[in-house]
Amino acid sequence: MELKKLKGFRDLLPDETPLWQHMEAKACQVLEAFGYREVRLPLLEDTALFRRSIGEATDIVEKEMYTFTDTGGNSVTLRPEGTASAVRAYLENGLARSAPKARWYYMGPMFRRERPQKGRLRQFHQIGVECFGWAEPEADAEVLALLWDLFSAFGLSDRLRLEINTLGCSADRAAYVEALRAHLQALRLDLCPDCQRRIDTNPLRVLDCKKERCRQLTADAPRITEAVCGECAAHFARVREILDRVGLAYRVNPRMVRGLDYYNRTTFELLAEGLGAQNAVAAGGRYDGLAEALGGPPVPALGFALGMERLGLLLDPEAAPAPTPTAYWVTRGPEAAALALALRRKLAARGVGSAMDLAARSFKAQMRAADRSGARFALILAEDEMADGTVTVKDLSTGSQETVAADDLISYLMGHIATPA
RNA sequence: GUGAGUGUAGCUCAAUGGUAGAGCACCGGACUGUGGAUCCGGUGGUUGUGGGUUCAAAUCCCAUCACUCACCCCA
Repeated sequence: MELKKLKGFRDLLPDETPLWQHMEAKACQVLEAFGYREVRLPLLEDTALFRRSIGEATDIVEKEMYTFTDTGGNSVTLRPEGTASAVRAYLENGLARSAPKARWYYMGPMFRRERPQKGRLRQFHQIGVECFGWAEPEADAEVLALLWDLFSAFGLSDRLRLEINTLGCSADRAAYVEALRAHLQALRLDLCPDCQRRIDTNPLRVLDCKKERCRQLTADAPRITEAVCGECAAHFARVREILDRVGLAYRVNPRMVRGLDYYNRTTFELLAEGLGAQNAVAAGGRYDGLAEALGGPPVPALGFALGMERLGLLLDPEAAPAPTPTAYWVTRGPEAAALALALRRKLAARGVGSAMDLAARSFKAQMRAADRSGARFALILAEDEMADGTVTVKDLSTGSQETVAADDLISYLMGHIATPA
């Protein structure tokens, strides 16, 4: 086999798709209960959208995007995240004027050309939420509560930790970055090589270094939570007050860093055990400046995205068993096979699933297949049944069987489906 | 981009320089129109690829590719 899938891409075979359908269905249910509505946005966008939103100097834009020139000569990019497209769509469709308050969610593939590892692929899938139009801390609290309840719905609340932080406004952040950089310069030679580089590229990352020595050296570095302006501090305090009031557990982590440039004020991560090094299962924050950066009016907004592969790693595959047909046909002879197809169509139209082998195999082989399919009933159709217009219905859970007129098959089965064996 | 580990049947793994095997799965038979349990049989391999050492290589050496995990970065 010389043709292989690309590195970091995966096939989801039928044994795995039930779990994905489960994730999607459960998420839709919770998100819509909070008033969020689904949007479906393009996978391919103008490259400039991501350069302007994510940040020119980020790793994502600098070296991880799937960017190419299409045959029309335009530079286009497979979306590496969802927020940029959502804001673009919000602005482009005039929502800022017609319906400025909007709660959106989306799910689907994102693409980043990173080195694959546990919980990280080049095509990965996110469920994302964007809440447009409210600058109030109540919006932050709603989104955080929604995030938590979403994972609670999957039964994961006792395995997760919510961490929150504030980045202040852009002026706060710029001032803080310079203060931090100055502080770190004094420590430069004692820090690890990665951190020495980070002082210049992204000083906030130094605070997030995994090396114990770096963490000790930066223990008394200035904290962003103490450096933000009065308004931002009040906003953050109010968010925490609401979270406390509704009983949502969280931890303030002033060292938490965001990878995308557009975040301001509240940011957060949901961390999980058992995911290896990629332990953030969801993350997000407020991005009040993004709409303007993309050429629109100011639109206060925030959102988050969760990694579906990472969520899937936390779930028990048994939670989403494979679907089984209600019945399995056991036939002999070409006339019987044709009649079985006709009856399968009628059953399917009533929502009753039935499967069958399409090769003329022995009764024994077909019965074995019926058993393995998980079907409740075997529907036997051969010479005898064809002669008198009946189907022999065998209940595979009890072994008992009855002869049923072919015309009565649908009502017979529908009457018995509800009845446990 | 950097580092480490691993590559043998569809899957999980044996075979420590001397005939490439087992379990599971799949197909069939025992049981000619009746599943699950049991027993029997069968299909399935250029041992990732290329080169080297050797009388002889899955095994040792080199290269290369792939996968996995970690760093970086991030959901």
